[in-house]
Amino acid sequence: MLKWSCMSRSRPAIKKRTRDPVATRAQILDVAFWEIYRNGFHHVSVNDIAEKAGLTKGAFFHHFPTKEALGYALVDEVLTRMVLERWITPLNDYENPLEGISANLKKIIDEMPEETLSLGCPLNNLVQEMSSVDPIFRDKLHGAIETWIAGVEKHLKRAQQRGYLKKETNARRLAEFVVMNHEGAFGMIKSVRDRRVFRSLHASLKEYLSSVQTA
Amino acid sequence: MLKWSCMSRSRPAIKKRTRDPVATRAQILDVAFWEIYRNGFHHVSVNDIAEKAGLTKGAFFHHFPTKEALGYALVDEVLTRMVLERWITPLNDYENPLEGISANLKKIIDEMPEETLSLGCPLNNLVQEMSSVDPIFRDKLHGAIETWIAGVEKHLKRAQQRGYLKKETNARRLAEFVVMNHEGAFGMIKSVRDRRVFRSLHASLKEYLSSVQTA
DNA sequence: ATCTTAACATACCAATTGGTATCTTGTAAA
DNA sequence: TTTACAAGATACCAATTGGTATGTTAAGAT
Repeated sequence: MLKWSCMSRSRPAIKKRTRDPVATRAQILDVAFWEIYRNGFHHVSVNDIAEKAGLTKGAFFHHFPTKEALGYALVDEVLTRMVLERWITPLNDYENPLEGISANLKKIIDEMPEETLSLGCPLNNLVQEMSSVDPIFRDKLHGAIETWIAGVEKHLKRAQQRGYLKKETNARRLAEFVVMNHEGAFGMIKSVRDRRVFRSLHASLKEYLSSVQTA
Repeated sequence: MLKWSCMSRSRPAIKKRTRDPVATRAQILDVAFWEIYRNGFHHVSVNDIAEKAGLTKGAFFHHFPTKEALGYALVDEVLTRMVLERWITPLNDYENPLEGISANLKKIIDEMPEETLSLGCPLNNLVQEMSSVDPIFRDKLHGAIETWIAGVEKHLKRAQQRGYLKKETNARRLAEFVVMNHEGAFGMIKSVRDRRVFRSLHASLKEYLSSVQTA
């Protein structure tokens, strides 16, 4: 199973305790993440989550007042951090952020197993399913997207300072475009299910990025 | 309410008939389209659809054997045609297809009412919700996407023949990129809900298209 | 050692779901 | 005018849903 490093699934557990509310909550979020990632929010029942987390429904509702509350926590605590870890933090390793964006995307594509590939992007999935149906979900998901865009923008400005990106380029606009490309690519792969299309989209984005790069 | 011209909603009805199975079926598909567009497939019950179509559940199941069958018919009969009408056919009116792609997208964005804007793209919504959950849905949705890509590719080749697009550009790859940009933009707007972002994404795509255009 | 509280389990509930069995009735063909 | 069948209505069903009320027990504080 793919590791999303930001998830502290079943932490080392120095002492084996029969009751560990912090670990239990994390476990619920972990199970919920995968179930919802695979099947969508509505397709997953509280029973499913509780069962696969080795708990009863009563325990679940002790940690989360409603099913929606779990979804909100998932966005706030898991997805937002995941965005940072997958798409923003790695850019620090690149002297040239434009190259970093392209290389990081390629790396993710190449390393992602076939099954996970066809599941798309956890964040985008939730956006499409929940945004127009629940305003609280939308706000929180919007927050995660905004974090993503802002993070990219920050690195694009760094690129401008270091002379990799044309000064006249609107960093915010480009950041929006980059994020949209990521989500669009992951969205399309869900129906197409062909890694080549993913590479094709990556190539196009790379080409675009080099067109705004300083000669 | 926005008109999706491909939908034959409540046709002229020369003679007022109390029973008109063709119209009834179309009515069901029409209602189902909007309900599913607004709320997602799982969020809509057969009861909802039947009721809003002025029918009983029994009547619904007379026309469609299962709820899934309705969804399949929706993709095959409604969404695929919609894609052609909205994104492919209009390109015929443009001497330069590259300009057509950009102008058509802009036109759609400008004409789309605020409410509909935040609902995203009907096809993309369904892709994200159903593709990884139901293989038949995925195949049919994939078919619709493929129709879209192939349509754009055809026009891009026309652009190459007429000298608007560089000969060395891979038309298929560019078509995939264009479609992905459309779906990505509509997907992102669902959470962001800001027409400016839409215009920003459109501007970026336009810029990209002009970068592959012959001087 | 006891007490208290939170962590979890058990057992239930009303509402909703997709689906079916069975009925009435409109309508086109004969 | 009759007839045959499809179009649609009515009434029901088992399964599942999110959620609750109430029980039990582990474990840190005193």
